[in-house]
Amino acid sequence: MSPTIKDVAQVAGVGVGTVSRVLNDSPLVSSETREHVQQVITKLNYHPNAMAQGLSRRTSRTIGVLMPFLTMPFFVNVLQGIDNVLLDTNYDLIVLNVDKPEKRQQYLNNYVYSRRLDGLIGVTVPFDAAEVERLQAFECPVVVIDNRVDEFWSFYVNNTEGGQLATAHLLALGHTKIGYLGDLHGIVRGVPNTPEHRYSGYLLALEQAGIPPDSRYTRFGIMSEANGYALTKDLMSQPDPPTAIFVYCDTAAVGALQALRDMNLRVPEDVSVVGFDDIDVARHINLTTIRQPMEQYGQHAANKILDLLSGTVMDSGQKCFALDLIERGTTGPLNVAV
Amino acid sequence: MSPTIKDVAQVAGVGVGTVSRVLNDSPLVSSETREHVQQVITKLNYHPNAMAQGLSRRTSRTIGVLMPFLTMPFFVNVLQGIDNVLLDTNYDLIVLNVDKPEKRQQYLNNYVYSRRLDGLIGVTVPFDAAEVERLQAFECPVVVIDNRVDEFWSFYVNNTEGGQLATAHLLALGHTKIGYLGDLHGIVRGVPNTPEHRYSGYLLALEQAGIPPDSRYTRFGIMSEANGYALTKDLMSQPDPPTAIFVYCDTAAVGALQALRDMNLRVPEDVSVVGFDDIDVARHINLTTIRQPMEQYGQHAANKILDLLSGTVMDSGQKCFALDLIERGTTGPLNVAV
DNA sequence: GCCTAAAATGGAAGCGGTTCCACTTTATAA
DNA sequence: TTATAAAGTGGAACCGCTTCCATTTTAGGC
Repeated sequence: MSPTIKDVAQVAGVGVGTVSRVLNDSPLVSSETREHVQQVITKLNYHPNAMAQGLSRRTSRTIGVLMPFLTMPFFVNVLQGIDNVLLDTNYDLIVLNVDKPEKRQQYLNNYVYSRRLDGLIGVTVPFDAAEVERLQAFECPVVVIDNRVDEFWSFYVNNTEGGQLATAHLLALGHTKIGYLGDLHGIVRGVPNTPEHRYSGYLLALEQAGIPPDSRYTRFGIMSEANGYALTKDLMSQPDPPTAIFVYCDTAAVGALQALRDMNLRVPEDVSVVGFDDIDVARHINLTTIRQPMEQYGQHAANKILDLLSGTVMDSGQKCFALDLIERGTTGPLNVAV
Repeated sequence: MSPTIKDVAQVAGVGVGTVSRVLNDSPLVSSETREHVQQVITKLNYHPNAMAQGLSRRTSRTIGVLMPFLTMPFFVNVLQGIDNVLLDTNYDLIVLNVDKPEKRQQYLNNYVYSRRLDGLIGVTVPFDAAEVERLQAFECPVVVIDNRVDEFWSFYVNNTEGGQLATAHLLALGHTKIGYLGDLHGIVRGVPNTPEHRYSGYLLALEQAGIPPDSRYTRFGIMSEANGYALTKDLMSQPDPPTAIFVYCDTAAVGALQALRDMNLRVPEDVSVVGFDDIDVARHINLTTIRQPMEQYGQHAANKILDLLSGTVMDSGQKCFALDLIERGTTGPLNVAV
C-alpha cells in the first residue's frame, strides 16, 4: 500500500522523528538531511496520512462552512471571500451544504464533532439554543454571516434598514403602489429571521410615508430566479397591479425582470424594480439594488476564525456592515401618464 | 476534552470492543448491553473521532468530487445526482472546487492522497497521463463525467452529435448565417476537449449543408452568463450579423438572450437561439436546447463508484448518454421578410 | 586539545479508534 | 445432567503520525 513515514525513514536511513520534522518544516534538521529526506519522499511518492496527522495533532486543520443554496451567487461570493483568506493558511475548507433541514441536523449534531472541525462558519443559517450550547461546550470557534447570534462573532447588515432604503427610494420616485417579493418567514424555512426584517423595513418605509400596506401587493416564496419569475407574473396579473417592486434578492429580481418583459411591461417606464445584494449580474442587467458586502463577509469571517484559533481574540462580537443603494436603470419616476 | 471510547467503556462498565461493536451495529452485542451503552453515549455526548476511525479502518469513507464552476447550474445538477445516491450510504461527500488550475494541481497531487479519499468523481475535468497513472497506482477508484478517460469509467455524451443536432435544427428552419458561441479550446483552459467537439459538430452540420464556415460568426470565451451577454453583443453588432446562434451552454444562452433583448432584437423573429444542457431556467425562459442528462450523470457516477468500492465491477468502461433536442420558443423559421 | 552549550537525531509513547483472539457465558441436543 | 456449539465480551495490537525526552554530534571559546 501507500508508503508510511516509517518507510521513508528506513529508506532515508534516518529516524521517523527526523522525517516528521522535515514534513513540518522544523528548523531542527540540517539542510543536507532535509534535502536527502525530501528526495526520498519524492522518490517514494509519499503523502502523509492526514487522518494520522489529525489524530496525533488532535486537530483536523479543517474549517467547515455551513450554507444553503450553493447555487446562488450570494453564497458563492461569500465562499470566495472565505476561500481567498484560507488559501494561504494550512487550513482546509469544507463546504457543508444544508439545502435540506435534515442535512443541517446531521452536520450540526454529528459531522462537526466527529470530524473534529477546528472552526465553523455559518452563512444565513440559524442556530438554536441547544446547538449553540453544544458548540460552545466543544470549544469550537464559530462565526456567523448574514445572521446574528450573540454568543458568536456575527457579520451582518441591518436588513430593516436595507428594506427601508429600497422602499424609500421607490417612494421618492413617486411610487405609492409598491410590491414586495420576499422570502417565507424565516422560522418556517429554517433560515433565521433576516427575511422578516427586510420585509419590516419595507413596511416601516410605507408607514413613514403614510401609506397603508396592501397585502395584495406582497408575495412570498423561496427566492430563486424561477420563483421570482412566477411570483412576479402572479403579482402583476391582478387588476390594479403595483407600479414598483422591491424584490428580496437580485437572483429573484432577475426572474422578476424576465417576467415583466414577457408580460410586455417596460422597466422602468411601467414598473420599477429594486433588488438586494448587488451580485455580478445586477450590473450587467443594470439593476437598481442594495449592495451588501458579500466577499467582505467571507474575508472577515475567515480572518476572525483564524484569530479565534490563535486565541488572540474574544469569542464573540458583532459587526454590522453598511448598506448602499446602487441606483441603476430599473427604477424610474412614477409614470403618471399611464 | 471530548470523551473517548475509553470513557464510554468505563462509564458503561464494558470493554472498548463492546462499545465499538455498538457503534458499528455489530450483531455480536446483546440487546441489553447495546441499549445501556447507547444511553451512556448519549449521556456523555460522545462522538467517535472520525480521524481515529479512518486511521484504524484504513479508509476515510469520503468521496471527492472535482469540479469547476460550482456556481453553474450544470454542475449543481450533477452534484445533486451524486449527493442523492451517497446520502444513504455511509460515505461522505466532499466537493473539491477547481476553478483555478493551481487548485486542481493541489487536489490531484496531494489532497486525494493525503486524505486517503476512497473515490474520486471528476466532472468536466481533464486528467493527464501522469495523474491517471498515479491514481491507478494508489488504487483510487475514479469516475469521470462529461469527459472521456479510457482508464476510468466515463459518463458523457457525444458532443459532436450534440453540436450537429443543434445546428441541423437551425439549418432545417432555413437559417444559413448561423453563429457559434463557445468555450475556448479545452487544452488552453485546462478543461478537456469537449468544447472543441461541440464546435466540430457545428462545423460538420454546416459542411453537410454545403455552407462554408464563416469565422465572423464565431466567438469564444468562458461560458458564463456575463460572457454570453458580452459575446452576443459583439457578435450581433457587426454588419450582416447571423440570424441564428448556437450557444455552448444554457447559462451563456441566458446572457445571450438578454443581450438580444437589450439590442431590441426579437427572438425568434429576428434571431433564433439554441442552448445546450436544458437546465431549469431553460424551461422558464422557453429556450430551445439540447438536453443532457445532468442528474443522471451524477447518479450513475456515484453508483459506479460504490460498485468499484465493493469490488464487484471492472475499473473502467464507457457510457455515452443520448441527447435530445428540446424544441421551445427561441427558435423559429428564418424570417425572409427582414 | 578540551569543556560546554547548542544543534541534530533516534525512538518510545500516545492520539482514539477497529479488529482479532482468547475467554466466559448461554443455549441446544443427546 | 453433560458435552458442544454459538453468542457475548474484554483487551491487546495496530493504524501512521507528532512530540517529547534522551542521546549523539557539532561548534565555539579558552
